[in-house]
Amino acid sequence: MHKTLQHIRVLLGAQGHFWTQARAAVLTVLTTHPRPLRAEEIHRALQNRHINLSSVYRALRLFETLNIVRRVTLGKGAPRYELADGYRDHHHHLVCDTCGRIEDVTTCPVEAGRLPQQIQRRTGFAVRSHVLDLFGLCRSCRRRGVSTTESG
Amino acid sequence: MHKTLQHIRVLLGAQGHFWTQARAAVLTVLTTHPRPLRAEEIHRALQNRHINLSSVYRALRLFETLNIVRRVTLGKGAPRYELADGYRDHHHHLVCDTCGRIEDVTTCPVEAGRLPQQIQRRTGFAVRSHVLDLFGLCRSCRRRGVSTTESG
DNA sequence: TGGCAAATTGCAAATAATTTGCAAATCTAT
DNA sequence: ATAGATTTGCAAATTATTTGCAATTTGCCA
Ligand SMILES: [Mn+2]
Ligand SMILES: [Mn+2]
Ligand SMILES: [Zn+2]
Ligand SMILES: [Zn+2]
Repeated sequence: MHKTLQHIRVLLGAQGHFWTQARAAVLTVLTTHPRPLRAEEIHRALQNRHINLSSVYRALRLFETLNIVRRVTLGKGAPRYELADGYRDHHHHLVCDTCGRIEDVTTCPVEAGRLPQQIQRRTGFAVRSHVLDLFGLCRSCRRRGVSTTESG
Repeated sequence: MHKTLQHIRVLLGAQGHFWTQARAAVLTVLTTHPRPLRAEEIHRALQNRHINLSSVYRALRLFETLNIVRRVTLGKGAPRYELADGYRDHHHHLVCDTCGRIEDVTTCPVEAGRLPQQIQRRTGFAVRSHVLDLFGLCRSCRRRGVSTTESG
């Protein structure tokens, strides 16, 4: 079993949660695919495993609570899920307004600029995490001269 | 009429859209209330005006397309809407994991760090806008020593 | 290696959030 | 004021997610 999965398995146990077929399967899909997936997509990836969509939702909800997975809402449609910081590299997203493609960026202007400390000092708010997504035109759409009315 | 509304009214006209009761009302609520509101909340604020919830959704959808309003998805529940950059100051959010309170911050590490230019140069992706939300504990929740298992 | 109690799952039905068809009402430009 | 195009209200339809409950799985320990 993957090191990350093993780690999560122990964490679940320590919190009194079971290591089940459904949960293991969902986590495997998430560690395998490198991009944020919708509940439906995760479920589809489980085709043969005979796991109900409800269980996918339940697993995701639990993982979100335990900070193992984070919900990402980009552009249109249902939210997506991906492994949270700590189970993969801290990163942000580049979302193309035209084709919807999602790329990752690992540069983080929040940490780099020490924004959390600055905010804590100035407002008393203790920042624990953040979400940063950048919208625009990906290289191929830009080349093609595509324009868009999309929000961002 | 508010300067911003007048401006938007002209914009709509130029694009072949009508300036209607429903649209004006929704915009008024958004310019009046300084925080991101749910479709339902906007509708409720229109109590007496006899405007259907469907029309609120339709207005929001149009405004989003025209970049007049942006959708903000913070924490649990339905998405919220607020005036987009250009119709109010560029800003980001501090969301308390415990009480759900939302504060604004106007410091922007993205612009400050010239991240858009850097990304464009390195990846070819042309950044046009971004969303940054910070999660953690607001001052009062921190004082009260509240803890949380919430994701962020 | 069972065997039991507690936790979890599948399934179907319930909710929540948002969208849509269409006739009536509203709006913009004569 | 009128005509034509757009928008609205309302009810019904969709889409996304949650929930109750009996059956099944899992963790623990004799
Ligand atoms: Mn990602
Ligand atoms: Mn805001
Ligand atoms: Zn970051
Ligand atoms: Zn910014």
